[in-house]
Amino acid sequence: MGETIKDFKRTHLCGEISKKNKGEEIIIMGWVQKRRDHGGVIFADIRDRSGIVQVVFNPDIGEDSFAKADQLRSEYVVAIKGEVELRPEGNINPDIYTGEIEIKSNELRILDKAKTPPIQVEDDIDAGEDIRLKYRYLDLRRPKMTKIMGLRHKITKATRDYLDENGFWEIETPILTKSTPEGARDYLVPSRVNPGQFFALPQSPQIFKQLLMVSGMERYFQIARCFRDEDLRANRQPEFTQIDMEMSFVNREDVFEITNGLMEKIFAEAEIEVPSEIKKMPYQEAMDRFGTDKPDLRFAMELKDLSSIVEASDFNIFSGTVKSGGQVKGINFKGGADSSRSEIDSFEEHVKLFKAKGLAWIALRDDELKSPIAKFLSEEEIDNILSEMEAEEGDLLLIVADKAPIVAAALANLRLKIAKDYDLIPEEVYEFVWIIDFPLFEYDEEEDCYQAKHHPFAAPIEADIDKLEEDPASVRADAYDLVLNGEELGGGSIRINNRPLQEKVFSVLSLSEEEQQEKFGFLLEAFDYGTPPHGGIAFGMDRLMMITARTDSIRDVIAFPKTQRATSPLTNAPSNVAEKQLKELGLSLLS
RNA sequence: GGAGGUGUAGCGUAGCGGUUUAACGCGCCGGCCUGUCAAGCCGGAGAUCGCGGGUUCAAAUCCCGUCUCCUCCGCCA
Repeated sequence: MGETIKDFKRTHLCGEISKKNKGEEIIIMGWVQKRRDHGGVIFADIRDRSGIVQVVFNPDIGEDSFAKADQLRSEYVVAIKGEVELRPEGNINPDIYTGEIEIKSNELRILDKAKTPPIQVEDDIDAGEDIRLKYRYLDLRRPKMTKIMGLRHKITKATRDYLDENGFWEIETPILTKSTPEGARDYLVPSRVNPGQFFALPQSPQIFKQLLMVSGMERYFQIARCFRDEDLRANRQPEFTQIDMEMSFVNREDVFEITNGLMEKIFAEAEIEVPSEIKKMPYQEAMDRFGTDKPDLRFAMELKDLSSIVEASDFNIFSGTVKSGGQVKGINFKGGADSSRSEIDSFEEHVKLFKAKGLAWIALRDDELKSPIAKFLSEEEIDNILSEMEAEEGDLLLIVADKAPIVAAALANLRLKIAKDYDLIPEEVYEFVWIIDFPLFEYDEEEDCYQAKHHPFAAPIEADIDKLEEDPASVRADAYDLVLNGEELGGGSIRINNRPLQEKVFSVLSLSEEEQQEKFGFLLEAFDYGTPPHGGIAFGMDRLMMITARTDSIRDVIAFPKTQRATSPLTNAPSNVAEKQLKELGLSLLS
């Protein structure tokens, strides 16, 4: 049993004490980071969430507290009373904020003892993620992690403050809601009161925020938890947080303006500057130049289209691909000509991950042209390729011929791999870009039908509305994504705000009238009662956090994340439930 | 669903068929030490080498299976 606080009241936070407090008698409370016992004098570093301060125990200052300090061990919880003093000459520690002072302790209370922790509470330790997650409460004590949680709070608060100042109301929407078969797999919750029926956890508050616009709330936001039962990735968790917002009586530019300001506030918390007007790039341009709708603009290595140069070539792999409607494109790995055969093989392996059949290459080395495909190409074709790709001595050209989506995916990902592997990405550079004019629909070859690229409520761009019926593929949506350094921060659109247009879009999506009624009848009905023009956007809070915290793992920015198998090593969720619980719900297990 | 990687004292790693009684660093325990802050010095405890099976005179080491965690593909309107 530890001692109680009794009459002690914490007066200072460890990390905030400085020489300004010299001579003050203070009380701190926190955890023992480290004890250094020198026999006649004992030092202890005391940590709270604000930082670390050194305490000195010495029989000359306090006999009792010196004797007690002998018992101190790592992670004991203590309250310490003492006087702030400047450290003796030559004993200043410049590595910590409180390094100029120390606390001479005349009273020590051990509030709780601690077992030796399974992972050390230090920034530099490199414990495996499984053990970190099992003992997450210890992992979170590490200053690095504590700091990220603090940053997350500040960013959440900055968001609330900014949106409040701009007339947004924070409104909660249901967690238990209706399953819709579109999009991701739903997490289902059985209804006890209605046996055999299920709620779904929201994949996003999309429909509710639109209903709030119909309700006249005009400006809504929510720091909303969303759930998608899909496989995890380094930047994907099954439950995640969105900064979700929606505005009435606005166009796209209004959304951009509000968002720009929000991003400035958020990134200011991490000392990252956001341009006062974020540039825009049409979707098609992003696909042409970078092969992806979330281009990383921190480095060049753009995709160049060689299709017209090689369409009549004797090299069948190229010309044949073009003739059958495909593309031949390449990227120029500047200075990559001295890549080894095995490096080039690894590039080829990489593009094959994205279904490319192969990777052609041309190296300009020692004033010579090295390439397994050169002998199939005419001199003119080669010259044209070199000039189109702005090739110089020392460059390595990497070329893929395939269907357009495969070429795009293969080269976009190869471009990223090379940039990462060869350190071509500058540190602390932040390239924001709006991707605009997305196609409204995407053709799904497997299902032989159109799917909404964004979601079925995105409005078509006005000029394209006429083409909805005869040429859906060419219709652009008034949708937009905000992209930073190759990461999609968020996306949104101006929504459809009238029933006939919404029904027309549903019909392009091959939703029968019955299906429309069954799935979205309540929304269509709502639209009948006077719906303002509206639009909005949602940001992935966890991805914003990854960037501002400068980490590669989403698990680092969530207090209690899930493993790749969507489990929690801390709580052992998910788990079996009692037969009685299943019975109440009218459920039985298949196996 | 698929591909790859990983697992050895509390933690991080080394060892990759036999002189290994499994090594090293951190941590832990005891002792000494009045100015350390990666304290130091001396001593000590702690590991059925993820689990199961196989090959072999001999397995942490090779093979097969299985599980964990991680990265990626599919999936994520």
